[in-house]
Amino acid sequence: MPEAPEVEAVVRTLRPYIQGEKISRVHVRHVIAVGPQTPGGFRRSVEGARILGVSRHGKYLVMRLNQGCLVIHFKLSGTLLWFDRAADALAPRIHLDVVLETRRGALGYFDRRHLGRIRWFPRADDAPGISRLGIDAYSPGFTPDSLASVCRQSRRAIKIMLMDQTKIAGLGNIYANESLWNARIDPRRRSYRLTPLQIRRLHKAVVSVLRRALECCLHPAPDFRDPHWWFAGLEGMLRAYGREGMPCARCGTNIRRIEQGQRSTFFCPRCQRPDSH
DNA sequence: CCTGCTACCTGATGGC
DNA sequence: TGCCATCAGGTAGCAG
Repeated sequence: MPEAPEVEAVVRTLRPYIQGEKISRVHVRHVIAVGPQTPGGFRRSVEGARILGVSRHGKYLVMRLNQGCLVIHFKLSGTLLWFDRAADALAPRIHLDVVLETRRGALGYFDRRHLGRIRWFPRADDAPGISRLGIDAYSPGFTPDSLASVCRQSRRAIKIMLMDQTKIAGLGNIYANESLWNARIDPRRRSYRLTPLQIRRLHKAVVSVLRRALECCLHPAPDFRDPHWWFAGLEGMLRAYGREGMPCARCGTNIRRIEQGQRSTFFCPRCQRPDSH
């Protein structure tokens, strides 16, 4: 569940299922999901703990326990499922990587690609990545000034910088592309070369794109009871991502795809130019 | 410190 | 049909 809007929607939807509940039993069905911690160590840390709160740090989901923290990173394909009866989560035909039982039911974690992780740490900041996160794109601290500050520090292409979680936390490939399209900025532009006007436009675009994305992710909200649930309807708001060869919604020029940092970048070669505004 | 690159996994898709 | 290449919403860890 890739970027911050998706994780935020999962956090909000998950809270009523598990907040305040005690994790009575833990089942690790696939060792890689908790790696490099061992299943035994994971189980000993988590079993019997009470979930005090659920929050999001960048793209990390954090469950604060009465003892330590459960930290989930979904990477590209991790997901959560809910079972009203724990026995259903443990049925042989259900492929889950980790199952957390509570009095009310069972929470299942699954990642078919096994890039994601669900791990226990004494504190959230002990999870690699979390302590180094930059300012969260959803936080009030994300302002035109803070964006200007991180832009000044980097000579990399602005698209790459936007995806750097140590600079700004929460944006991934989709919403970095969309933000730059909205702000009419060339993704290859070096960060420190953005003008104050471009910075203001980019800040506004990021805030707007993330707000709309969260709305999409919450309507409808994730249905953890549906084993095949996934975010739907996001495509409707996309103007650049995945639209190679399709006309730009502003000017009709075909959207182009290039490679930056081994990832695809989509942009309009006509309206996303340094001198186009 | 900054930057770029690769490894980590699995499945879907398209060309031949 | 089978096989191969390419692509996928991400990050950790390493080298320069």
